[in-house]
Amino acid sequence: MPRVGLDTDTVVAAGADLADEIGFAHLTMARLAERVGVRTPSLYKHVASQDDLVRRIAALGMSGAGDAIGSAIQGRSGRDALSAAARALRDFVLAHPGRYAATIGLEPTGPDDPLAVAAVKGMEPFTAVLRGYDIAPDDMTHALRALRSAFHGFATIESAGGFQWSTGTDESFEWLVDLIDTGLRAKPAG
Amino acid sequence: MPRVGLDTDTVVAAGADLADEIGFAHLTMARLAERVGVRTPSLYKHVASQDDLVRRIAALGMSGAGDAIGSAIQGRSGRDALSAAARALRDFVLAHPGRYAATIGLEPTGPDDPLAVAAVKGMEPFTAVLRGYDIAPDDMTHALRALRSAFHGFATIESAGGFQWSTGTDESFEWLVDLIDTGLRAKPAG
DNA sequence: CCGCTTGGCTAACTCTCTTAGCCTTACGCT
DNA sequence: AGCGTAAGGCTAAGAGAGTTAGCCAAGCGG
Repeated sequence: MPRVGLDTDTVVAAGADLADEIGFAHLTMARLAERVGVRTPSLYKHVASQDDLVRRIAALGMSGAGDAIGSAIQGRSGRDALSAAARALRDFVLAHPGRYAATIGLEPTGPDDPLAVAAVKGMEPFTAVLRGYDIAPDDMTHALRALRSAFHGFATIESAGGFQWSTGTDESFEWLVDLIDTGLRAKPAG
Repeated sequence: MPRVGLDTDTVVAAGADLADEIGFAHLTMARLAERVGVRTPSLYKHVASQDDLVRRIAALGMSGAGDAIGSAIQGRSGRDALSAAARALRDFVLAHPGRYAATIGLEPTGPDDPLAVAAVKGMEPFTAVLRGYDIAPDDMTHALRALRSAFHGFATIESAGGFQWSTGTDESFEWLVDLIDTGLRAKPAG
């Protein structure tokens, strides 16, 4: 009986892939075990619990989204960068719905929680985008939260099929980007 | 052995309350049964399944949010109405996190799904808010989706404890409202 | 070649959702 | 008042999820 030879990273990556394929809600320890070619209890040699697994998948989702956004804004600035960043987040969520769904509804256990760290790093590229606008330093946190709220909100609602007539979502997305861009420019910088 | 005398509405309402108290993730048929003073299987005389229960709770969340927003904007218009509506949604989500969490991640089964109907009706007040701005008719859908995305995003992230330094969220919220208001005014109405 | 760590396995327990089938309460109707 | 029936409880039972305990073999270091 040859060993499969798993390790934590392999298991978590497989879990993330599986969640993307079948939907986060249908991700189960048994299905993941089957996927990686192992019996269910063997997974516990690599992850502490299902909750642990989910948090690791969520961290993967956060850093993946961050990487996608980061490379999308390379060489761009201003409205261009904003649009590219938002589009990158949206595309990532649509391409990896399971990974991203794992991030929703998880309370960080503390500021040094790896998930919290990944979340901060993942949203970092938005800070770079904001430097292309005239934002008062004291307002940076607010602006960052605003961007995150708007684009996270849009992506998750769309990903869950929550827009009633799912026609024209591309156009709606562009409209949202334009709204934010316009607002960031017109807002008095104090 | 006197009957408890439940009906569907009572069970669903109790489920919504319970979810608000202990968190949506911890809502279970057994706990709900205990709460209403009945054995678990008896619940199935009133709801078809746990999924059915959740959808009904979600509908309650949607219409509750809609009512809260609707009455908040009474007699207001323009920026005032926008701010009141956004605040009402945020307050509702913070006061009823379980109810609202139930609405996330549920695919509508069709356009006549009671949940979908409740969702449309719940977001209707935002349409009234938008009439206070100069929006082209063709852009109404986009604007509605933008508002929903931004405020839903903010409220859910905040409710899940997702803002890193949870200080100054009030201020961040006002900043977001102001950003949207500014954008809606400055955006060319075509 | 020995021994220890690593990574599998089976068995077993708990808890959750759900169905089936029974029984009695309470109400409507004569 | 008394009967019939639907509604609303109950127990029993089963499938499937997560998890723990304890065993055993593979594969590496000395």
